[in-house]
Amino acid sequence: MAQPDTMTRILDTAEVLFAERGFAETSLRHITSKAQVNLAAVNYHFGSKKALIQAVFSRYLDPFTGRFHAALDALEARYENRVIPLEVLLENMATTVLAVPAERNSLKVFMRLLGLAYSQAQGHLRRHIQEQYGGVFTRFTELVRRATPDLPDAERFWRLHFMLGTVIFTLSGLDALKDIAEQDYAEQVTVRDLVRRLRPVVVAAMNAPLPDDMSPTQED
Amino acid sequence: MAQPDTMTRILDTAEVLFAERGFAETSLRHITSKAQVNLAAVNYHFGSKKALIQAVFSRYLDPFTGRFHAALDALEARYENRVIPLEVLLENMATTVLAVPAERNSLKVFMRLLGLAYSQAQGHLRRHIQEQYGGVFTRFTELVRRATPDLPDAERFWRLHFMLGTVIFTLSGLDALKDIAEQDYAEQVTVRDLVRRLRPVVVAAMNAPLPDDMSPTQED
DNA sequence: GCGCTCCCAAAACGATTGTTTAAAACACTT
DNA sequence: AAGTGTTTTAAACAATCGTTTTGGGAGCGC
Repeated sequence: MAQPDTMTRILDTAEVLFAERGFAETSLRHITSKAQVNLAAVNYHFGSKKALIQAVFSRYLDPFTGRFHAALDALEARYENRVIPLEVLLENMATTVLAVPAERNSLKVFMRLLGLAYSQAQGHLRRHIQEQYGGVFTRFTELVRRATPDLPDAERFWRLHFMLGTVIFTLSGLDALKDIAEQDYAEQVTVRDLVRRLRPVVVAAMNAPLPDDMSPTQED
Repeated sequence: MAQPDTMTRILDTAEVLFAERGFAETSLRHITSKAQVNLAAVNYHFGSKKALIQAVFSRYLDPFTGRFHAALDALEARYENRVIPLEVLLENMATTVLAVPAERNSLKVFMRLLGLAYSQAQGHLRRHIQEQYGGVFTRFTELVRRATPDLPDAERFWRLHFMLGTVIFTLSGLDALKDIAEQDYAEQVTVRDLVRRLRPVVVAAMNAPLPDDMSPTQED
């Protein structure tokens, strides 16, 4: 079995280590030694550590945006000008997210990286992601807007981010949560199992009644 | 105006920098220079950087657990042996969380630190938090269990963590989200406003219908 | 005075970090 | 087979990291 490309070996190793330990906590020496390439290979092929981080993300997000745009195209074609139901939109997004890393069986890594992109400051990363992949998200949220016409714009904005937090937080902290869950409930937890559990929760959250008017923190 | 204690100055500065940049990305030199104390002061007063991190968390979590236990005591006394409704439990938790950092007006920092505790690997931190403050959470979840008797144990466990993700993600990324929200909707966003929006969402999520059976997609 | 404890300050320590250099090895065309 | 451009290698670089050492001074009891 022939060894993969040097760049590929670096990317494969880097994404795993980044997902496990974060960016700053993962040294180039750790990556290169585990990938069995020379230390200088990272700077030679990618230019810098920052560029390597962005390359790791691009390898996930480029196929994702492609597939997601295609999926939304197909949906809009199927529904013509009718409103696409919220459940269908969410289902399609979930399917697309799940499809991307299926090739390398690394959904956990993908989610963990997304979580890191939010939690670790890394200004350059957030900028890179926003500029590169913001378009498909605004397209998605516009479709969600038409699917939930009764929701005020601000309310929908916040609820979408609530749910984004739910998904990213859960799937990115998966290992820690898995440990607790399997320790408490002696139950094997798979990612697909979690996605199944997430669906009704997200739908119910988006369709929740509007909040009451502000009230001083009342007991009772 | 008298300067605060050296230890207090270190803690005040460290918690802000940790929240902004993460643990590994924040050097002791950055902390000590901004706090206007000597570099060696951290190792002298706290012993190590790890211990400083834990001290930052303890300063938030110790008052929190105290108040939360007290609040649950009061609730159990008021409701005697009757079941405490889910809304009341959530409302009490929110109130307690909001009360802790009110003294320093640093809810954002508190939430961001909680998010980091989950996302950054930092094995020692998770262990420390689990061992030190796990008790009050198991007490809370037991009350939630009685408030949601129809929910399977595993389902409730996951939904609680879903909602934890919602809250921590939203409130810890608050600054970035606020910018987007106020830019798109020209609306002033306050923490209390967000908590008001969160309540119906969280309640609806916890009361969502149970998920369907696993669909026959392939496994990992 | 002395001894003792506590706190602070400057400097140095050894280790590790990302990056660069310069030469060797390779692949491929002519 | 020679030459050319690309890739790999080992070594060194400068910077930064957490930590330790050393010594000095402030306060207090005796």
